[in-house]
Amino acid sequence: MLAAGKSPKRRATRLRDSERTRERLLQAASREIYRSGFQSASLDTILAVAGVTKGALYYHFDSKEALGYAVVEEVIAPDVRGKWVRPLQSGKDPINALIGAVQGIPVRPADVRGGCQLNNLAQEMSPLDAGFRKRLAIIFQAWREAVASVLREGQTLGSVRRDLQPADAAGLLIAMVEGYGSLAKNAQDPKVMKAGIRNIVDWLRSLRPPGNRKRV
Amino acid sequence: MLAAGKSPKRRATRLRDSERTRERLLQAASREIYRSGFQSASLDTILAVAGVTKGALYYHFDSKEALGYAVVEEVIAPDVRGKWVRPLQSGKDPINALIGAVQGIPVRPADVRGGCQLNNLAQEMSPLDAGFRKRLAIIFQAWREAVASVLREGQTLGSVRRDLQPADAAGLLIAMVEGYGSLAKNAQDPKVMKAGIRNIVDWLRSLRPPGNRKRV
DNA sequence: TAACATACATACTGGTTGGTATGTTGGCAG
DNA sequence: CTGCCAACATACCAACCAGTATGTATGTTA
Repeated sequence: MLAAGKSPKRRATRLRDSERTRERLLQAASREIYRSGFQSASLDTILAVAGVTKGALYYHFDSKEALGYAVVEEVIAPDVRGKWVRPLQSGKDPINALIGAVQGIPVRPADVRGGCQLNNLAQEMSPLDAGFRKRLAIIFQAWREAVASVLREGQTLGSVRRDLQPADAAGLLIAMVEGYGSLAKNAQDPKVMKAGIRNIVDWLRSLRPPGNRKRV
Repeated sequence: MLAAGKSPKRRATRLRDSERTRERLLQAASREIYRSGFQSASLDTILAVAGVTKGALYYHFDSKEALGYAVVEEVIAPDVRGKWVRPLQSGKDPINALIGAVQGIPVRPADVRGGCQLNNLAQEMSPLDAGFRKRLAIIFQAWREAVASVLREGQTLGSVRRDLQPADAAGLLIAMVEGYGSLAKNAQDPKVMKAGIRNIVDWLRSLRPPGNRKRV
């Protein structure tokens, strides 16, 4: 029916322009949601930041809600995957991989003051909107599963204590990360986050088997 | 100068009426802020819930902001004091007192779904408004100091390990509580919070000195 | 009882919100 | 050259927002 590759150059150019507009909207929305929350993020402000008009927005998205969902799926989810899922699948020593991920948490003032995108949105919208909650829960689930998975792997390799439930420990790690993120955001102070990271790393080290404290 | 007790009955009645209106406004505002956040909480909705009119609101408070500050100081702060500061000063075994406080965290579906008032507001407003941040930071500070204080006391009594920094451990405890609260709120599932409480309690038990696992 | 203050109630305003209806442009197939 | 459609741009809208201006009932004071 459809001849593939028919006049592909021009069409490709047009499509790329359109998708760049969409991408700019996503980035601007992400930034504004990060700054003031989803409900308080104004569409007009998002449009001004993105440098596009309302017509373009409503051509690409059905509603503010749909724009928000797209931010979750196309900005936040890949970010978490890049920082917490893929790095843990790199075959390194599990505990070291986890320590690396924790130490990779950004601690610049701007990051600390703004908090965690995922947590921010979940805190605000999970009780209010099932669409957000479902999409955000998927991300949390993937995060937790990635941590639990690498801990299980470590248990079979002998570099992680066997007397611990990987799923429980993964939940605790995430709770610590988000909890310290909250404290640091409230204090508006990177030192709080840095101290938290040290505590989490200490805890991670305690997950090694007793006779195996120094494995690279 | 001022004759005290002059026609006290009538004046007292008037005053009590007025303060009851103020109290109803605070409670309604607290509830609406809890439901939708400070920025998205509508004054008209708060007034409808409180059953008072705009004139009464602006007689008692200068602005929405002032109303929010009053909620922090007169609703949230006493709540935290009642749950985390006073119970820890009761002279019980420190670790047991902390375990009691953690197990006292409400896990009814409505509480879990709504999250922690203090954390909710801090997450939303700390980066946006210094007035909120200052008032909320005072509460966090008192909470942390109460926990650290009881841990120090336990160290001198010998019921808490000496190789731990009370301030650090207090921060970690609060991070865990808030972190699990966030996870449970996002999952909208009391089971997550219950599992978190178990993990926190286990961690608290590990703070006893090695030969002192069962005291009281 | 007259003057006055407290504690509201009512009606309104200018600005902002998400959303829509309609107009315009540029490439491209026929 | 013509018609057509994707990809916007512009102008507008009702609803809602925090805040205000003004009216009023109920005591208290002199």
